Amino acid sequence: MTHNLFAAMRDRVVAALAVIVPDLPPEVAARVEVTPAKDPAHGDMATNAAMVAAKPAKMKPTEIAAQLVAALVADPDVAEAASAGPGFVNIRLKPAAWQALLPVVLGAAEAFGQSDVGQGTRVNVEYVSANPTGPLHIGHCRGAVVGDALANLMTKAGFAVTKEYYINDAGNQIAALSWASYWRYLEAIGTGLSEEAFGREVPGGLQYRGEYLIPVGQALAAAHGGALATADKAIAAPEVWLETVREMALSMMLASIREDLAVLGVVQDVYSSERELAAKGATDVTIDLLRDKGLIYEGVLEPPKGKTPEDWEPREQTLFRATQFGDDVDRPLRKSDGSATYFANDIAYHADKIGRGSDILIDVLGADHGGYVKRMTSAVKALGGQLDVLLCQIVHVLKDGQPLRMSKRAGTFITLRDLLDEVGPDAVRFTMLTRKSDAQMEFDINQAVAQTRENPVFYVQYAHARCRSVLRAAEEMFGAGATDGAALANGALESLEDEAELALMKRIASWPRAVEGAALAREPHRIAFFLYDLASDFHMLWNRGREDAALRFLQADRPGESRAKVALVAATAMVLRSGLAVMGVRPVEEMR
RNA sequence: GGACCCGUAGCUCAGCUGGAUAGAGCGCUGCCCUCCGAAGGCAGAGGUCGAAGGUUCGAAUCCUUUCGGGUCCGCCA
Repeated sequence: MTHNLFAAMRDRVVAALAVIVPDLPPEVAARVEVTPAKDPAHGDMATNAAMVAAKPAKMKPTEIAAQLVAALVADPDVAEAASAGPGFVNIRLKPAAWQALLPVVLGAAEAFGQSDVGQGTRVNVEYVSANPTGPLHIGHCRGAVVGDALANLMTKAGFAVTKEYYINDAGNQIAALSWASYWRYLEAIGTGLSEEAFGREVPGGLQYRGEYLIPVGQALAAAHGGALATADKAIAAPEVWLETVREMALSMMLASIREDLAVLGVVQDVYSSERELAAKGATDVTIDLLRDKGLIYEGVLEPPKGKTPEDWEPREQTLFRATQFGDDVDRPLRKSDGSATYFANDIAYHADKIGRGSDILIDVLGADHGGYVKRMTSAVKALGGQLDVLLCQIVHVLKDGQPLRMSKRAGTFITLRDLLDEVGPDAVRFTMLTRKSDAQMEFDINQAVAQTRENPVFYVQYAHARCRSVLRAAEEMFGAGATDGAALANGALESLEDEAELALMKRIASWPRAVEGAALAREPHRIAFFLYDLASDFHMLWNRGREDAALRFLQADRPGESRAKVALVAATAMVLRSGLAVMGVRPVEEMR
């Protein structure tokens, strides 16, 4: 018994088709699909096989369909098959075929829905990768959730997934962080210097004025006393303090980021440091590698069209032939002073990921990195790898109907922690996954905490809680062990034949299909919608029991029927749980 | 000037890689608790899928053009 009834039926359809059209090309057979019927009136499943095969077979679709129907009605699982429309074949399974899935679900438990479409392909999903210069904010949150769920999803679909975070701990912004932290240090040891006076001494001016660096200054003061300043507590030469301050600031920022992520339920496998990579000379090695492929040249770029910067002047730089791989212009790898660009370092980083053994690289980035996608995919292609980029569009946060605007400069941005404190990690994660990632979304705080159907988090959790409630009641009514998977799996199930019960079983049966489809499309949000539909089927059945006593899950005088219904409830709870697990949302046992 | 993303019910959004009569929630109109949690369910109204061409047995989905909204655009990371 397979876990995926749709895949099983597809195999049978293809086999039948091969008899009807003996020399069917494999690429045509590959296009055959068996999908859930959109309209239950059509049946349970539909296949496009006849239409796909018509042209190569030089037959009419309806003719092939008629022969397919003849072959399929002989299948013991098939109740009826019929040709329809331009050449669809609709299939209705016997209730027994759906019922037989329940023992499989209960036996497989969380493993139900797992797939091997990934074939162990090694995938590296990189997400969050926020600069360690301050706390995570709303903008990072969506990428964190989407990346994490995608990684879980692909794992379930049979990919070998590594979750990774790239730490941008080199470059100008870290110098700026160090200066800002140094200011908080001077503040902590008590100096007469004003912020303005200090700012004048900082190359490029003082940035990162947020209060979150105060603890860094205090920690430095506690660890080093006045040793990082001059005798009169003024600014010392950078050689005296820069490295010490930088290390403290970086480690504290990173620790706080990881702490926030942990609250969100995100724990990554690998944290890669840009600085460590640069220290190994990885960038030079990578540039040489590209040069050997003839993809590097010294040249001068055209000024950007539209708005030309005032101080534009043509300069010769080391350029990568990104245009050969679909990018719009060639991209600089070295600045005119010979130092490496961020892009060059990032290529080296992606080369490193490939070198560590990844067949597919996936970067989950924010919408503001849109302009970066082509050049990076080009570079990875040049290195012989594959990079897919998921761009997460902007999230607008609403509270009480009003947009919460964030201003980084004023230090009034909404931190991830603020959001988590307000709505909790489960609602944050679920809600962030209720939109496809390349569409902008509104995050309505009031809706995310609402205890009504308009809140999908609640609705799905409620379905699970109701399942658990029934299972608890079943143990009370029929004794401990009444809800054991093995006991349920061995019972008779043919009493499950009401439309609402069948609808629920069919939804459960399509879970493996949903996992595969979502994983291959890299669309974790589909899991949220699947669970919503599953919850809806369950709530419907629950309410049917109010009108029709025969549909109540627990009936003391009918233990056999009750056991079958409990098996269905247990299977529903199981799929809800494993779907929530993919999303990183904890199921609840009861609502309160 | 260019690149990328999005235009689907009054509002917020799905639409399973091209399939049949385009779906859900909110809002609106009516129903359903002596009964496993009504924090739920059922029914109704509401659409030229931004627009125009094209591709084919078949388009919300793919291509071209166009109009709106968003993001971004030399050696910043």
